Amino acid sequence: MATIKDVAKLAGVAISTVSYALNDSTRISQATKDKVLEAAKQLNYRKNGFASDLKRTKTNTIALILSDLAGPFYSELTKGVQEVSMTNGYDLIACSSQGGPQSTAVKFLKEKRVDAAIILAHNISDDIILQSARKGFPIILLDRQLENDFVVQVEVDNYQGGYDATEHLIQHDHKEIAFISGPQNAHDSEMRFNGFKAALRDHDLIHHTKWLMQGDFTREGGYRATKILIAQGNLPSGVFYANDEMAVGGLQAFRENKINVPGDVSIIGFDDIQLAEFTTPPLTTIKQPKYEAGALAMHLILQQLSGQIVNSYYKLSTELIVRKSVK
Amino acid sequence: MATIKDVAKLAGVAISTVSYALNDSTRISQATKDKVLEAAKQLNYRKNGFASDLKRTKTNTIALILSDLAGPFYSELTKGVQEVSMTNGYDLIACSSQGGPQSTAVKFLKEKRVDAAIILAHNISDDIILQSARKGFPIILLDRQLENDFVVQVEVDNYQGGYDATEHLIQHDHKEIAFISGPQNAHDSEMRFNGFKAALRDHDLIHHTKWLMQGDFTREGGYRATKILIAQGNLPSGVFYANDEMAVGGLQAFRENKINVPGDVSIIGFDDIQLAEFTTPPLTTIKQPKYEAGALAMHLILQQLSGQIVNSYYKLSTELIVRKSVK
DNA sequence: CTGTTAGCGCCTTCAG
DNA sequence: CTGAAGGCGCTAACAG
Repeated sequence: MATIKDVAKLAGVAISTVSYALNDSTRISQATKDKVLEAAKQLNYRKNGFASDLKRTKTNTIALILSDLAGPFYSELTKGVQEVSMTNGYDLIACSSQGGPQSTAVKFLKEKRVDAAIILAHNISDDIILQSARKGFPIILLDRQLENDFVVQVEVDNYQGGYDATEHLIQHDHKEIAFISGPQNAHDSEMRFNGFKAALRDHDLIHHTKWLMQGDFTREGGYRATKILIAQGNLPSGVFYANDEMAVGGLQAFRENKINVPGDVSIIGFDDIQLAEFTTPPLTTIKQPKYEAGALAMHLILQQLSGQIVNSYYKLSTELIVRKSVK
Repeated sequence: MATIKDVAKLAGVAISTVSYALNDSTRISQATKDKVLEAAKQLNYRKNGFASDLKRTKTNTIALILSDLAGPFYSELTKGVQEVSMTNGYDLIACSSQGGPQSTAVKFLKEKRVDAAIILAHNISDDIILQSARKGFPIILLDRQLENDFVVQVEVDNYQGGYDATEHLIQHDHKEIAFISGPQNAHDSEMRFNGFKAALRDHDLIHHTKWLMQGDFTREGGYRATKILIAQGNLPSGVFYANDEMAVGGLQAFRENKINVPGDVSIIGFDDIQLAEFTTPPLTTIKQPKYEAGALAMHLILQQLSGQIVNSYYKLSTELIVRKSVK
């Protein structure tokens, strides 16, 4: 691999001249530039990104940390992040936190490999984040609350969303409503549950614990929880799934038991994933402003990187998407 | 930001001792290690990843280059890549080639920022790849053919897949079959088309140019192409969409025109995306072994990185998934 | 077991 | 306009 030194030698100039020429400084004559460029091409010279980052002590790249690169859920969010970073000339890399403390994500967070990070990865512990938070290294948290001077949170209003979903069910005359939760400790699931309970309370309805099922945000989890619900006999008239994936699983469970949705039971989800409009029946759900969340996160990073102070908490609102799964 | 130097000073040892201690070398006594670790913690020391990469001249990370990080298509493939890289202790980052020559992907490819790359990004030109290909930098190409000593190709058998799809239609008594292609120059679309033509020929059927529509691999593209097909009057009895996304768009177009699938027209797609089993009717399609492709790509990289020679071309076979869109 | 030292490849003052 | 030189933070001989 040719280095800047080789180019200098071939072009017959000093190393610094090559550096200036390559970075298109005005202090170099066109003739010299041409000579240098020619030599560089001839040697198939590629600059070493690290060496230059090391010198400039900044990388111009932002990390988007996801719990699983293969997860289909993030595409809208990623788009928001991607577009803003691109138009501002920042590089973006995505990495996964699969593998816990050994994961690529943690490595990038801890070692000084990027200028900032956006985190949407429940499998990274608060601890790690706290350890990595430091002056001059903006971290945006999309999926949890965490008090620290150097992290800012962008949250979807899960509480209100949960409230709205539940109220929608109530307004359609459902009085007995089950809730299928996400995994334990999932902050967003909990907030949705709180909204659920509040809506029930405000309408003088009570919540039976037998209609609270633990899921895990996966399709299988929703399927399983629903099967249990069915096995219990005495179905509720409405079910609020803490996310759409689980609702899709639930739909399948109901279908297998010849229970008609929304004829026999109404269901509502959360997220508005792409699939939601294709299920049978199409899923009524709460839409998260994912693109906006991504774009906002990226904007906040840019502001911080340019030295501005930003608030430490932002809340985005949800929207009810009415389709056909509630009667 | 504290450096190794600061740690050394605080711990009262030499710089190299700190380095050894931090990398857990056996040559350092436990007592010294403890002292160093303590000092490091106190200063909230984080090693600078670049500096160390620069020194070792390797990064231990692989880039997965996608044309769009927000694309939903890659999840299976990514999973394959991710799992293999993780179990082998390599870091994986994904980056997008959106933005062409200025994109993050191109930067990573050209500058020496990763040890190897897997490319599935039609919007990166052959040129760039050729320029980046060099000894000691394995590149795996998933989406095109390109002759070079330093790149290896992993391809799905698009020809055979196209052949199988078409033959399936023919075996169900369809004689007039339309083909909706991908974007111009898309290598995979072209191969599928070749398979299509071959199947027709082998069954003594002829292919009318009026039943060849140009799409672009997007849902909208499929929708538009189908609308045109319908507007032409005189529908074919079968349509082969070069990918599932377009088939989903086509389904919508047919529905809007009250044309029943598969009653009035049979359709088949390619890819077997997640959505395919949820459409109405569920889509018959050709499944690509995406997970396998990803895992294979990663394995090939590992082999090359450890100095082994691998073949320069691998072909993976497809599978017909029969659902309900062909009668 | 620990310290000294010479770079990795690049950028950037500071003199010519 | 060009060249010499110092150093970014870290690793790995090599000496003690």
